[in-house]
Amino acid sequence: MLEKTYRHHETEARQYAAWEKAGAFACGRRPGARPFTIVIPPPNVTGSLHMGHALNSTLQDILVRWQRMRGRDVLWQPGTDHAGIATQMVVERQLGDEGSTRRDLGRERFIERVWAWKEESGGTISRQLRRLGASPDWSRERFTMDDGLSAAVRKVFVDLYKAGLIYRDKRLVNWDCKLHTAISDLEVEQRSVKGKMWYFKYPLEGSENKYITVATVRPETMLADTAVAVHPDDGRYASLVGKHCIQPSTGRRLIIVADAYANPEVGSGAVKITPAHDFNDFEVARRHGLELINVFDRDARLNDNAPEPYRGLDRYEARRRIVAEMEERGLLESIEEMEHTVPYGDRSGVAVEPWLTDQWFVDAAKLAGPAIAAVEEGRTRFVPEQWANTYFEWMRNIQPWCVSRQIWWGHQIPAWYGPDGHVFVEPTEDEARAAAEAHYGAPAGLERDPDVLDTWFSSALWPFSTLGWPEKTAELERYYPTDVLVTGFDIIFFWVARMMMMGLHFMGEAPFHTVYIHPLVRDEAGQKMSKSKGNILDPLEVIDTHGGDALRFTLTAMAAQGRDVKLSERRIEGYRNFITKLWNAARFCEMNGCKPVAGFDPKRATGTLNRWIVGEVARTGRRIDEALEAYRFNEAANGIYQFVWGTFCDWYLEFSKPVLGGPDGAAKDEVRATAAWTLDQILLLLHPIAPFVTEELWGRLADDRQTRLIEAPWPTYTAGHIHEASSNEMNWVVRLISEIRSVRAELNVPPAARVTLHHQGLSRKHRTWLEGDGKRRLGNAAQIKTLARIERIATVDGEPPAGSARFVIDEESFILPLAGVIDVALEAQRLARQVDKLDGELARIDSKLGDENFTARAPEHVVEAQHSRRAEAEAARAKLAAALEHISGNAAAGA
RNA sequence: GGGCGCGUAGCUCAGCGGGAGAGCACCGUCUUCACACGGCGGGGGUCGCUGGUUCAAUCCCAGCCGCGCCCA
Repeated sequence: MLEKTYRHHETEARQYAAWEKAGAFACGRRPGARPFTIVIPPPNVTGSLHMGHALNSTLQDILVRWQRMRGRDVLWQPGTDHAGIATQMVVERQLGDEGSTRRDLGRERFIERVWAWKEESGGTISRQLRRLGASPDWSRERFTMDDGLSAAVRKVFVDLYKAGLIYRDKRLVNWDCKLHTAISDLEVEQRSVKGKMWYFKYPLEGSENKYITVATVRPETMLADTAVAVHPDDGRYASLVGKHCIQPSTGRRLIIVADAYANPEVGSGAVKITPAHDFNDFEVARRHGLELINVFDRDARLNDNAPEPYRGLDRYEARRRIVAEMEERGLLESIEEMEHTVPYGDRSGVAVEPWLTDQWFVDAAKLAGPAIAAVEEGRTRFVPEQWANTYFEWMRNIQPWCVSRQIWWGHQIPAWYGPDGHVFVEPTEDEARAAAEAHYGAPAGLERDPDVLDTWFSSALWPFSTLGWPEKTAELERYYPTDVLVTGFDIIFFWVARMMMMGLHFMGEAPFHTVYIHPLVRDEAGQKMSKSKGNILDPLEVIDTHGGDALRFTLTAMAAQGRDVKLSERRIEGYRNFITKLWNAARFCEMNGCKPVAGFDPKRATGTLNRWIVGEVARTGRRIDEALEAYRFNEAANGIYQFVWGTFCDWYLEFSKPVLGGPDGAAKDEVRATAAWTLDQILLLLHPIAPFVTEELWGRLADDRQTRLIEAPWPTYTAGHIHEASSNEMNWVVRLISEIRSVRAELNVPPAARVTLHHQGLSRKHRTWLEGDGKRRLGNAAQIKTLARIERIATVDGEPPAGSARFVIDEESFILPLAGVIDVALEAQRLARQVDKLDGELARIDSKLGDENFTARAPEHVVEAQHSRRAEAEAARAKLAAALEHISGNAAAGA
């Protein structure tokens, strides 16, 4: 016997353990089946589950469970990435607490320490995904630093290097001067800050008291100026082009060049050029052959290229002193308050410096070509498709990808330098030695490049490195390319783009045919959830209080395409209630002996009620399949919600009560079997979204299940499941009951009062629907009596008794004789309201039908529909108006 | 500045060429033997504004207003 309420805590833990123990998540158990593969976008190993992960994983799990039930050989590949900088920071912080540093330990012992941390704490997010009910093949869990994946990284690096697609270059990179490493453009966050624009006068060479005014937001970089640029069309400065001015603090001669980069509208129109500390200036310098002077060290302190008084100063202190110096010398013209953007490291939180260093770069533009083509040609498709624009936009303007990082945790670059600096790029040290010996004609001392690769470099290989590449494994053969990548739009650049580039280059085939971009999860006010704002809804807390199914259902129901998910506690409660509702419906079935019947064929049900619900199941099942096929997760969730609550609980189970409470017999048996079958279909169809409660009920409602629900076959329905005549009949009965309830409520009929229902001029068909045909067919009188609190149903001729209420369905009159029970004036008001409403509708229809353009041009069925609507409204209006007149007369007579 | 998207019931959001919907909230009512995390009934919207296309526009197109995000 089911308990009175569903206890998610105990159930979820138990069911999950049972699935894992049974190996239900494992791939390869259906060798003959078509594979279906999803790789998880690998979460950061330092991470813990947030709502974004919860949504992302729920959607993947829905697809995976659905396809598994449909018979596909499913591989959902789990794992984490090693998050170079983030992980190193975590361990360095620990060392700091112990009063030590990574340099104290040395590289080797530090890396051992990181591994120890990973073994102990790196599994957090995997454990948390289990709480959510996620069903990836844990036996295949991978980590980007695993041996196999590391081998893949080395091979990719070497191959790309030898193909000329990776090279070493001295370029400006985003330098994080706290973490002391280069970072990629994508790890830089542009923040809008309040700052100042300083206008300085640079004396013109060879003329007393003549100046050119330059404007800057970064005075400290003035010490590295090597030119001043003006726009070629800017008449104000035309005569100065080619002349020189003097940088006051350094005394350096700066050439004045004409370059379209200078914007006449901004500042003074003349801009100082600092090629070693600004990306735009670097390009200007390249065009004009300017000198590059670097004045910062790795901490962004002034180095020996700066004038003596400034050396060793922090960049912000240097800024203050330079402004002061310029002011003292009378060269500070003015200061303007302004807002501008400053690049910050997303990990360190400090302003990033463009800094000139030697780094390794991937020629992303070359790799992007095939990746762009794959989407253009539809071999990979974005859902919703507008995200392809974002992808194209970024891919078509892609910059060289700086992949080297000056940290220790990560894949060390497989490059060795000979004594003369010659570089040997090989998968192993032995091969590098061999290459060096071949090159020098004798063994040579080699030194390995100390840098490691960007974490995303290894994540880019994830769809094939996890399958064993570069080995030619059976898994690689079977599961690549994968089917779908499910991710948020903020990650299109990180994962999608890079996986596409690497997958196409190394596998010759795009890594997935579909990229489903899901929304971002925000709080109820639409704010991005963040710790600092304190508006975080922790998925684990939500699971604790409301259950994993409630959280999953909420996220699914709200994951409409093209809109953010604004998550509120209230909404989660609502769906928690839905889970409880289902539990109680199952409890009702159990209490009434509705157990699955072996061999029961729903298509052969004979009772109208049963035929009807079978058809409703079939419609719901199709709706869910269509929704999931189109990645419209919210429609799938709403479809099953409406069916379970609005159809099965509200109507079918209520209709079944008179039968289940009545005498035993064939009719009762069929209701029991159909109710049990329907409940089973609900469990099947709901399982991908709410796996825990459905699996629990599946096990509890029958003793002889062939399989667990997770492995049960997904239901398919045919036209044979839908019985139109029964649908029409039950829809009519539902309308009749609703109308009676509505009239009763509006007229304040006491809920407990049982009244008579009279009908007038009922067609033979409807009469049969009410009373049956006296032989084989049953009518619905029992249901109507129970659900609408009706004592007796009878026909009436002529005028109904005084004090009656009247309503109309399909042009047929029903009368509730309520003399002494109702307030006649109230009924008159109600009727008047109804008549008014119908008058409005008639007016609208008449204006349409009176329009020749409409009748001539609209399709025939549309015009026809208006005619029948009009006839119906007209008939109902006539009957209600007559009733109104009658009751008003009585009221007047009575008064 | 470029791109994408959003403005529909008090709130959160579906719908997207021919009768305005859901959940929550609200009001009334019911402790009826599955469920008060419930039942039944109800109120509430010139579908941002202005034009255009169409027999017909919440839905398609253009412009405007407001908001959000991404990229410069």
